[in-house]
Amino acid sequence: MANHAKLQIFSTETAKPLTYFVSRDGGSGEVSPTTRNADNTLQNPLILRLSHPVDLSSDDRAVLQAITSDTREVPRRTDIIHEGDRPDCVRVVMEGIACRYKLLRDGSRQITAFLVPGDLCNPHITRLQEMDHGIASVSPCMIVEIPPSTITKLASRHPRVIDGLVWASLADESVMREWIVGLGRRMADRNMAHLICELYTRLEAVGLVEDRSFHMPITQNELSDALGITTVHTNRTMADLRDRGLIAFEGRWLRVLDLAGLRDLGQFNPQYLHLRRQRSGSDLENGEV
Amino acid sequence: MANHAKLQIFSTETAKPLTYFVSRDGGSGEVSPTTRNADNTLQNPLILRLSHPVDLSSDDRAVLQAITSDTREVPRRTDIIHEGDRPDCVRVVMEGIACRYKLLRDGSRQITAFLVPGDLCNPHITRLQEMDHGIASVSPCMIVEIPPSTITKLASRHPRVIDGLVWASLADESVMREWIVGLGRRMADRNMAHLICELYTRLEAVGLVEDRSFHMPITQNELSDALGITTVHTNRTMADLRDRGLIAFEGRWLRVLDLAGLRDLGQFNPQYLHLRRQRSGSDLENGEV
DNA sequence: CGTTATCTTGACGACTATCAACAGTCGTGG
DNA sequence: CCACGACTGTTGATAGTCGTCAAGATAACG
Repeated sequence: MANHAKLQIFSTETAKPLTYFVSRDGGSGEVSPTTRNADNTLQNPLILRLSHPVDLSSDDRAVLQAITSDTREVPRRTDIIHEGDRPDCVRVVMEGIACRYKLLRDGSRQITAFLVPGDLCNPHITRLQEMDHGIASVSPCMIVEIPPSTITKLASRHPRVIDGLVWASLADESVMREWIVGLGRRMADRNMAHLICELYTRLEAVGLVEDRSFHMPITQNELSDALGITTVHTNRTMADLRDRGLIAFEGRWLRVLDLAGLRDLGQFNPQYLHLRRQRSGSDLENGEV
Repeated sequence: MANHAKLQIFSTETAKPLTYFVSRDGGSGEVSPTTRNADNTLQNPLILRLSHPVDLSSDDRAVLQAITSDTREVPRRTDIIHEGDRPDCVRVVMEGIACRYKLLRDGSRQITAFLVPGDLCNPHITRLQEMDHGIASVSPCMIVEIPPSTITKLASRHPRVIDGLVWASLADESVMREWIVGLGRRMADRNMAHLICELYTRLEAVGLVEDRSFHMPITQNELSDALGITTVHTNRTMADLRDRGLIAFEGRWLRVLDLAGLRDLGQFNPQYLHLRRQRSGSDLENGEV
């Protein structure tokens, strides 16, 4: 916990060729991490994400599709937003996995959140303030940058989209609280089970779980920095989950063999993710949220 | 970390007479925890809090003073908002200390945040959704309840107040991230030092630190549930901080004897609290944020 | 003045860290 | 095509932080 000597600083220097979309890991090898519609067009993860909390009109969807069409590649392990930056655009992860992180003076790192497709890096559109943490890609990512002016237009013409964004922001906060609970009160195996359940559920919500397995580019080293343990302990804990028959790895794909068992171990209740819209009786009567 | 058998469930049954304002702890005994102006009128912590990020006009202040005048007493250790509630008002802590918490199935509890005067319990005014965690008083508290209609009016007539509330919400998020870092990567003594620095700085921002000491109603049991350790370890760690000459207790007041040393141990950098408005060169030129 | 909550201390054990070494995979370059 | 180096995953031995259990001391409260 104290001195993590070898630190892997994220650097834009370490750019590597983008091989992420080339299936190279046996198993579900042919499947691209990005979900496709029946007609083989790409599913838009932001639309999928926002469709859970709010009812998007076809117009809302069209606008979101247009806004997110201009994606930019970010190589693996590259800062998307540096700590101290004051970003002038709202950034959305469209493909790949990223993370929020903070570095400590002793060189250790703590990841405070994982970002999956459909997640916003800096959702606080009203105040583009200085970042108190960094955001970096874990796998190669596709991201879009939305200028504040576009958000302003959305606010007047597509209020439900804004509603969805606010809702997503609340969900992110809830996830942070759950991480606090996990780091404070769950043993390593339980917390790892919980984190896997979280990723599973969030990825499923944007159509990235197929046949109970999902692409898992997060290394044990990165997992350690998220779970607050060492890589050695991460390795042993993960071997434990495998030995118990809860999960299995097929190349870089993680398959959940026993979802009920994994949820039970992690005491995972998906409610905190706020994926579904809450409706009280009166809401249903009014028809409008 | 595993089985915390004895759990102290917050219950409204345990209501006790409000003796908080009766000074009963030697030392700075005569001082009420609430700061007073020179003319002995009460300082409004919400106004103090919001004054840091934004420039409030005297009109803004007057409105805030009016809105927060109707306070309600909450006894010690009483739920202010239950998990699962869908509160119909925004609640603000005006006096005392409260906490956000989650209970685990095994009976253990994790506190995810402390609320000090000027903090909002449920700042997400646009969406009054179901609470995914509980909020309870730690000490007796005075709180106000602001109906959504009032917030709506504020939005049109006092935009800077809303700006301040949003800013405060961002600061709360940042605090959560720092707790994740602390629970994941800081040893107990460092994390305790960090938490004390956090409370010190936040209380100072609303005028509740006098002569390097502040009212500390949080018990070691509650501290344990915040730091993710046992009460036994909390006790020993706290004794350690005392023995090192960093802090001292005078009744229920915590005096910081060596602020520099405490900050160094906890590697505390107050920047993440976003107490001060950030100004770039252009901001200063424009004069308007 | 007794009862309860809170704080304190000691002994022991469990979980996790640290240190070290090695195996497997992958991309690169000869 | 193979060798090399870098990264990632794996395993063993040992040490340290922290948890558990138990008991007592102190202080608050009716």
